[in-house]
Amino acid sequence: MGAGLTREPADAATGYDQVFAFVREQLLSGQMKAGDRLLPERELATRLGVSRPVIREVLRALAAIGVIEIRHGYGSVVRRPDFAELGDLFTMMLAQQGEVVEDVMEARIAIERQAIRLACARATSSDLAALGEALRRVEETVKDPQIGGDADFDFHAALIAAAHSPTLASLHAAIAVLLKRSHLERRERITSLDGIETYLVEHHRELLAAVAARDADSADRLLMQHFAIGTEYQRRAAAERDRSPPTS
Amino acid sequence: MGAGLTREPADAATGYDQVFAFVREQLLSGQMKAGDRLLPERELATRLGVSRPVIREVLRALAAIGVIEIRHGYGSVVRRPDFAELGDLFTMMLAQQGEVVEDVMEARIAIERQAIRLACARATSSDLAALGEALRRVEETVKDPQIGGDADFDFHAALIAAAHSPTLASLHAAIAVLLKRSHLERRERITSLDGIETYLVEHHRELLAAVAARDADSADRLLMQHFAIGTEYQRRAAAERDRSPPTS
DNA sequence: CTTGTCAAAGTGGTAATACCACGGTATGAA
DNA sequence: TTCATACCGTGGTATTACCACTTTGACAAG
Repeated sequence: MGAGLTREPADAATGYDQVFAFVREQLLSGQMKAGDRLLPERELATRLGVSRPVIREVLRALAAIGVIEIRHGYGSVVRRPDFAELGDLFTMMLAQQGEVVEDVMEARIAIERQAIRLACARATSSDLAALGEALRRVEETVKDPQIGGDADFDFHAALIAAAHSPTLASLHAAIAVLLKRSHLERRERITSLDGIETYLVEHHRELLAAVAARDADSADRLLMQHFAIGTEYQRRAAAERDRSPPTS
Repeated sequence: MGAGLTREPADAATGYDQVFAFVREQLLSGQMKAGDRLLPERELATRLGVSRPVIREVLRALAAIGVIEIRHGYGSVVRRPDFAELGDLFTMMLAQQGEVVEDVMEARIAIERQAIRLACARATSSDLAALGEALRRVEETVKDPQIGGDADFDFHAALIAAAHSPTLASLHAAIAVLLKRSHLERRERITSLDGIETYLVEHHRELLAAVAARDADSADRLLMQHFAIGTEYQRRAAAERDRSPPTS
């Protein structure tokens, strides 16, 4: 069966399949929403004409995919969808496909390029305030790769939130575990470059300025530079050196 | 609990939690791998000192997250991870967040733009052959929005496969259900435009040609036109009309 | 010897009944 | 009014019995 909440049951429907379909319909049709309590097991069993263990099997399945939460003595409650719940599963599944820490950059580039274009069109003043706060945290944590990597991730998550695209946000959340690891590794890799801290902070500031100016093309260009950040910084350092002859 | 195959069980462990942890450990440690059959329910119950219904609840949960497949009369088999299994779950979770059919275009644009750049660099001859075959199917199904929409989706999936990025591929698979719906709706929307069929097929052909030519900038430009396909075609039809006076 | 058929064994699917554990609410006493 | 306790409702589990499906082995026929 698998995570088949939106899939049709087999024609020779078992009791389990019929109950699953019933609950699924309630969820998809909007009759039940986050916070609502399902009918008690005994009542569901009576109403649906099955035994209570079958109900329990369905509820366990729904709980396993994060759709409900079973509370002993209280009942089963519909949960608000949380894409971060998928993160662990996603990470594990990807990990079984071989080395993906580098490849996750491709997904990051894809999502952020589109998100920043949307952010230039859609960002609200409170989105910009959130970005400003995230920038402040990037600045104050820039010396520490671990905390700084997390702050870096948060800045980019705020960018994606400013895009107001639920689909992009959900994809980003699904790969968040891998992205955080990627942010940390990139930070560790570039931390030894002279002057990188100032460059990092200024670059994030320029990204925020482009969004505030609603300049999608500049934002995109800056973002591409951002993804090449170690390479770019070394190129600029070399250019500065060529322009300033040695003073010794 | 949620999709917590990689998460620690609660300390006050129920029978269910203990059994779940036992099976989980077998899976994560590599003792059990895809294709392996779990012990029969009755034997698991005896060995773990719980009743059979508890075992069944655990197995249902594992099946719901796609980790195993329960086969009547045969036993429960460990499954190979399959991102398409996440698709239904993803779709359901997104659907609870309001209208996402239009918004899924943003994710599509993000993924495909990055994928086609990678495809220009990485596509093998067998990727190009697969794209050619997908193009042939687009051509032969172009008159039917339903089947044509599916063929259209398959062409774009072949593009993403040619990128050889597991992360992008998995994200695409996760939103495949929504994308197929989106492809169909777009097809239905433009199906009444005169000459659209030829235009559609030619446009897909040009996309394939750009990938074969390893021309990432052209590919990206063509792709952006592709996403605006209804608008673009109407603009060209108007330009043709302005250039050719009526013959009546 | 090979192939086909059928029955038995093993495995999952379900129902019914009983009882224990937890959480929330209502009632009574201070 | 506040606190403690009892009760009720809900989930967690065990046991027993029986049905449905799949596989394997034995036997018969060619």
